[in-house]
Parts: sequence; C-alpha cells; structure tokens
Amino acid sequence: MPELPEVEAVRRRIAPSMVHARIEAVDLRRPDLRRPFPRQFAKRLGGQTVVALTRRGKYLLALLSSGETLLMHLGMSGSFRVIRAARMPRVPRARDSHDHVVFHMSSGRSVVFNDPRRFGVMDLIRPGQLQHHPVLSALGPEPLSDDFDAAGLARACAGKRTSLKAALLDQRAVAGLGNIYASEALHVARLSPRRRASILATPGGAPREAAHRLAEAIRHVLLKAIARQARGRYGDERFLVYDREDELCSRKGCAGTIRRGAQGGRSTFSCPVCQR
DNA sequence: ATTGAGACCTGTCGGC
DNA sequence: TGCCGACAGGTCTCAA
Repeated sequence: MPELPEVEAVRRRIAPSMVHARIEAVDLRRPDLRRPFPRQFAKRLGGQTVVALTRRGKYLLALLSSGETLLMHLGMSGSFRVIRAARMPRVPRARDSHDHVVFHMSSGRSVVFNDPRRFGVMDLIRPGQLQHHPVLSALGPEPLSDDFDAAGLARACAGKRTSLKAALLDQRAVAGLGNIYASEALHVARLSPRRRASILATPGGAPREAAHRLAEAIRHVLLKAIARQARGRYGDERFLVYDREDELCSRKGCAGTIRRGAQGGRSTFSCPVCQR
C-alpha cells in the first residue's frame, strides 16, 4: 500500500521510539519476507544504537552505530506499530500471525513490523556499501529534493515508448510514486496516463512544457499528501481521481467524469476531458 | 535494451 | 451463510 507520503508518515511516527535508542533484541518470527532475511539478522542488530532514521523513495533506512544500515520496505501490506514494552506480561500480549519482526528498543518501546502479504523487504547493508546496494543505486531522484526537476524527468523519459503512467511507476525515473500518486500527479498536470512518456522531451532531450507541469504536479501531490498524513490518520484519504470511477471531475470548469482503465494490470484513474 | 506479462502472498469484498 | 473470482497503494524476473 504505501507510497512515499505513507512511508514518510511511518518514519515520523516510529522515529521517536527508535532514534538514539539501542536495539536490545530483535524478535524474528520467520525466515523471510519477499526475500530471506540476511544471515544473523537479529544477532547483528542486537546491541546497536539507531543513529538516524531516514527515507529514500519508499525505503526506510535506519543508520546504525556500527556503520551498517538497516533497509526496510513495506511492500503492499506492511505496517509498523509501536507498543509499550510490558515489563512482566502476566498474560502474553496477543500476537498477530503477521507480526514478523519486533524490535525491542531501549526507549521502552517495541516496534512491530506486520505484513500479511509479505511483499516487504528487510536487509542489512555493510558500512560504505549503501551506494552500491542494488535497490538503492537503481533509484531515481528524490522528488522533494533539489535533485528532481523537469529537466531530469524529461531526460529519464526521452525516447521512451512506454506510457506516462508506467514511466512514473518506474522508480528509476523518480523515486517514491506508486499507483495512487502517479494517477493523481497526471491529473494535476492535465496529462493523459496513456500518452507516451517521450512527449515530455524534445528530440534533443530538453524538457517540454508538459515536463514542467508534471514535475511540479508530482511535488504538489506528494507535499499535500504528507501534510494531510501529518494531520489525519492513515487510510481515509480523498483523492482527486484515484478510486473515483464514475464521479465528476473536480477540476474547476471541467464537466468530465472520472474513468478507470487498466495499464500493466493495474488500474489507472483519469478524467478523459481535462487530461490530454 | 526496453517493455509487458506473470509471479510472489494473503485478505477482503461483491455477486451468486 | 458460503463459495468463488476479482482485486489490492510493490517489486522482481523472464521472455519477446
């Protein structure tokens, strides 16, 4: 489920329990998620202090006192919750069968990773190997940083015969968008998700006006979503187009109706009237 | 090299 | 109520 704004919300929520705290123990309840946990995962984490908790695209990165980095991805159904560690639980706390990892922190909190579908990932990266890690090195620019702009987006899409929607889902073009915010950004930018990605660039690779609109729209929808997450609770979002099939387009002056289509097996929502 | 389809897993929801 | 298929906010791999 989680795209960049949700991952950022998770980061902010669990950081107070993890950062500057020591990992007293790790309770690993199965050998794998989407991939096996690294060898000695729990043992290597035990006793380490979390120096910082950062985010890159949809990945969470816990920087550890040893110089190693704990990399975490929520997949489709992953979530974290924080509980107060019971000193002497008379009755064992009910444990969800999908609670796969528990970090027992010296802050007196336990951070529990739950993931029914197990599409999540955890990995432990050796000191100095961050830049070389296969998943991180393949990530495009962070959309809310100065590394991201229309020119870079246009360059990434130049000559691509695939659709704009598919291009936005490709984490090499820009990191952190998923099925929801790709649809949302294209709506804000008034671009049809089916247009070819190559329309963002001139033959020479320079950004066209559409690239400027799209880059700006990406920032806009992500910033708005993060602000909303900071206030509301997770889950009751209202989107511009996502999951609004047959509803009226909310754009001022547009009388269109939101349609749902399929691209690469995933649903895409857009307004055929104002998105061209 | 790029692109699209299928695979990975479990839960939920709507229709019959 | 129960069963069954479709679908879910993400990647990864494999074959055109």
